[in-house]
Amino acid sequence: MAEIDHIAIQEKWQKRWNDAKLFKAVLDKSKPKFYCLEMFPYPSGSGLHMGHAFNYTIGDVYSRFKRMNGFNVLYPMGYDSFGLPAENAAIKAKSHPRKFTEEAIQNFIKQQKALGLSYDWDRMLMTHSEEYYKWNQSIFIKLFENDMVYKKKASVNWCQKCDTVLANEQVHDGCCWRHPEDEIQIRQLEQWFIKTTKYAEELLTDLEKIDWPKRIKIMQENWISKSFGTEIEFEIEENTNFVLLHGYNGSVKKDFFPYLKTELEKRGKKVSAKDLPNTSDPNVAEQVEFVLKNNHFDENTVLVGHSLGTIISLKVLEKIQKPIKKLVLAGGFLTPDFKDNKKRDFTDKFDFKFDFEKIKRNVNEIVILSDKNDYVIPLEQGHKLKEKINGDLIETTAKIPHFKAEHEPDVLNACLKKWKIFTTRPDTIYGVTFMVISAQHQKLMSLVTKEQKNEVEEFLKKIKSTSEKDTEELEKEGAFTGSYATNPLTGDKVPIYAGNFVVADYGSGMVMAVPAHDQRDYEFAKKYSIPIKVVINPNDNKIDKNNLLKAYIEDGYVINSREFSGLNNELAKDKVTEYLESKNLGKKTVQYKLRDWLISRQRYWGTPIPMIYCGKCGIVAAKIDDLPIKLPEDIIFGEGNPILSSKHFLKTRCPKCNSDARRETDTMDTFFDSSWYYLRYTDAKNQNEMFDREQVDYWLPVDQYIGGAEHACMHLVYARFFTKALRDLGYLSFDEPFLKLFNQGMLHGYDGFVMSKSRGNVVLPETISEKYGIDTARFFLLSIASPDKDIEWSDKGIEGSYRFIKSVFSYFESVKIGVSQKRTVSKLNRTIKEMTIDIEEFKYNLAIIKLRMLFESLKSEESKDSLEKFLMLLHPICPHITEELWESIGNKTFLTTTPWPKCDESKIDDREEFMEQIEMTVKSDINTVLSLAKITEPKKITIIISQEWKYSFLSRLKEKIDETRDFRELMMHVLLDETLKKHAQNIQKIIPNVLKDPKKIPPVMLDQHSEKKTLEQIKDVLKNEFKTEIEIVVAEESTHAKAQASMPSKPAIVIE
RNA sequence: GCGGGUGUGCCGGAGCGGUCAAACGGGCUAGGUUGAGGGCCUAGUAGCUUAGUGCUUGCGCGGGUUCGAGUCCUGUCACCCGCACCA
Repeated sequence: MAEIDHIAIQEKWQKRWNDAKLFKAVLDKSKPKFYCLEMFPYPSGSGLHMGHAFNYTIGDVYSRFKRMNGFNVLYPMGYDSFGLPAENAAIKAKSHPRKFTEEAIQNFIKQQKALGLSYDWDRMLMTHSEEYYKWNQSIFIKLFENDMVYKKKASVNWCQKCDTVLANEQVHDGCCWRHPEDEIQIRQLEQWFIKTTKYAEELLTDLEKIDWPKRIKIMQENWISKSFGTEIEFEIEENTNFVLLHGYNGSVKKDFFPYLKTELEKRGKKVSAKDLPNTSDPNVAEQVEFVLKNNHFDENTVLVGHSLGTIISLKVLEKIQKPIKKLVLAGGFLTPDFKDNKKRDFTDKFDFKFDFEKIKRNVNEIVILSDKNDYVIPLEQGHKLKEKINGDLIETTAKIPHFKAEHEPDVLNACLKKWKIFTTRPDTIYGVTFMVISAQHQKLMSLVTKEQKNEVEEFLKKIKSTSEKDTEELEKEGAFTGSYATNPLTGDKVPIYAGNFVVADYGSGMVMAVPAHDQRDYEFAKKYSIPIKVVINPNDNKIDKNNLLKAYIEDGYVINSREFSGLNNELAKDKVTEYLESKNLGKKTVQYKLRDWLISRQRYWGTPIPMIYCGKCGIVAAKIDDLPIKLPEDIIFGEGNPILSSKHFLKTRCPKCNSDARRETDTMDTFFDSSWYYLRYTDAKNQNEMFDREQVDYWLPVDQYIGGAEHACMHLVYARFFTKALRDLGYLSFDEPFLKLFNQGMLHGYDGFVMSKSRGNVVLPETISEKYGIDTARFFLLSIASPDKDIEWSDKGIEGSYRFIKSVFSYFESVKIGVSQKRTVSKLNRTIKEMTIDIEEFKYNLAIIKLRMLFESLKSEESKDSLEKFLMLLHPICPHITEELWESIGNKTFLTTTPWPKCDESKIDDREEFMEQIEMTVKSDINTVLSLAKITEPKKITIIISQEWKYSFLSRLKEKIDETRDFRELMMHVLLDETLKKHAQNIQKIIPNVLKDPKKIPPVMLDQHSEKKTLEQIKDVLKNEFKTEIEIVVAEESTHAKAQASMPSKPAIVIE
């Protein structure tokens, strides 16, 4: 047989496909569309190896299959080309990441094209191109404008190797996902976040809508992790003194001041409330001076201003030297235009310019109260204030507006320190004996008293030095903060500890600790000798309340809990919550583990975040018209963020007021780029828009997404979030981007490890392609196992596949085109039917097995139709050689564009195929006997068959059932039948079931009425084969000696 | 600890509750073909048995459901993956 010139065949067909633009996807509403997408690769410098080939082959087979099935297929490829490796390589080589990236991409494209992948290359995109990242910036601004982006100081994850912060999703096991050996550090930094949490609920519930592998769904579910519970407000005891400032024309003897003063004093607070001078004709300077002179301001001071008092208090804060504890603004305003648009006569007397930066510096905490019903000061003023001084805004609805009501619990609450905690066990609230705040909490220090400062700081130092990684074995540790909280139901004061086992950004970062009923709290309480109070009793009463050995976390009934005592604890959860709600002390709530997405990165090779810092206007988004904000080229790689080294990038003008301003220098997490690339493919060349709506509406959502499972909680969450956010911004009209997801396995090298350049166990497609042809490699990779499993490369294995490919070739060289036998046609149609399902379900390995079996049964003469259908079936897997063979049997068209064969059920003939099976068995048996007896020229062959041969008794029973459905008559038949007789007892039990549902009996070979008849039919074949006389005899039960012990299951053969 | 998955020959892997478990591939052994090797072809590859068309065992282990279980249920063990102090 002539050698196959694989390279020539591959190049020939790749060129022809390309010239004919067979894979170009065009919007065509007359056809059903199919969007098949692979996760686009990061173009690493080391190029493609067999592992990549495996991944892409999975999608290519699917796309080709779908195309042949009449779908208008979109199958694109692009490159996730921003990212750290290129930047690091550039630093090493003192070059530019662009150079590395673009070379790598060119290399990728060349290699991918050589694999014969049927991509529509016209849609190729690269995320590092300005044309692409311009839209990243545009989306970012849209999100910002819609309150989906914010900047905040937080405890963030820092990877030293990456030299940047990371999102929560990108930290695995306390380490960076790219550097599993490198522990991340916690740093307090101000960073950009995207409000993914806004969609937490939808991200969770919509998992139902999509057909994804179960484990991926579960991983996302765990990641979002919803839990139901109760939010309860605990008041924090503080050593505070209050200064109250009243409003215009007011007095501290009026309105809510007397109430507030009494309530505060009731709680042991010092309250200084002195009437401001000249309140009907105020003078700011005079009043400020008065306040400063008559009151003492220190770190324990809470300044409360009402109405006009808010202005005075802001002015006071501009003047003082040391920061105070807290500022409460009850009905504050910033500009003199009021709700009814009437200027008050006093407003001219005020200077409405504030030094907000200084104010912020001089106070640790700001609370702004705004009254929705206020006719004096509208809500917008509250919001404006909030924006300027970055305080917490509380919207209230008082019975009488403008905080004049006698009783103003909201103002009192704002003055006091309250902490809402989240618990899933409100039923144990009577067992709270202490509180624990996270050691990483931003506001921890505000709870620490002077006396405890040293101890807490010691503790913080200690836990910083312990490893993040093995938190599980970490002993629960903490330090007393010096502060106390009041249990809202019992009124008990309990100590607040800082603890290492509380997560800062889940719930409120503080927990109520019930040592009797929570293991962690229990361990902590034991260590620090904190009392343990049992409030849940097991139903069997088996609990030693004085000597708990561990926390009792099971269900039971409530004790020691006043009116709730005696309730089942599940019921108590509801009752306690209801009670708290009625007292305005808490409410039912849900919590998610999902955090907002931290997207700032302090690195160069990414999309610049399009924000601008203006001294006057604050943080401002760049103008859409100014996009793209290009990455500067005049940069020096070295210490820190390279963008800072650019001379002109930093300086800009404020888009609002045109004064000098500074650009944001952080770039975006590259997961931002990959969160919407599947949309861009639909219209990848569009210069004016992110994409054309009609294109996206036609192609999306992605019908089949293919990629690795490592992105379960990263890319796949972000992309789902993006889809929902863009939908709500009006860009999309669907909820989920990827309807179906397939996780491919990984290819391992000879050494059993995942194939990778760095491990040095790669097999290159080029090498294999030259020797065996890329089709052989595809065939082999897909035949090993189901493509969702990890597989191992084997040189021997590909030899086996090559044998098949070669024999297909040589078969086509010698086959006579004529007529196909009935049984071949039957087998062909069966294969079509089964393979169609197998490929549809990604069971490529099974499809290949069936194809091999079909090939085995092909005869030296077959019809052109049969041969063509065989090629069609093989085509998605081995596209090049099948095209070649397709041409060789006289076709001028492309096999690629030929419709997938349809199964003709009527041609499937179980009996015909079964006969073949018998024929083969009998032939093989005869051959065995011949060789054992060393007979070369048999004179006569006698085949002795038993009654039972090839019968299951059920099949026989089915025959009888077809004759009669009467139980008694049936049993008569059974007893008269040699075969069934033995099973009579069983049959007696089965019959009722079978009569109910005859399907219980498998349909297989039911029509094998008589083995004799069957064998008679193949007698001629055997005669021909062995060139001798054939006799078929049915054995008498009694004469068949061996059969008496047990019935033979195969025919006996006697040769003379 | 929690959640998910997987356990079938020498290996990768098939096996709708019912044909004859181990298809198909790889490996290995023997024979044939060939100057040798390779390639190709044929047969064998759980145990017992002189041999068989015979017998026994057999789908991680133990129970159960069923006339019938590799397949369904349950418990258990082992391995793999994911999450991990989330109150």
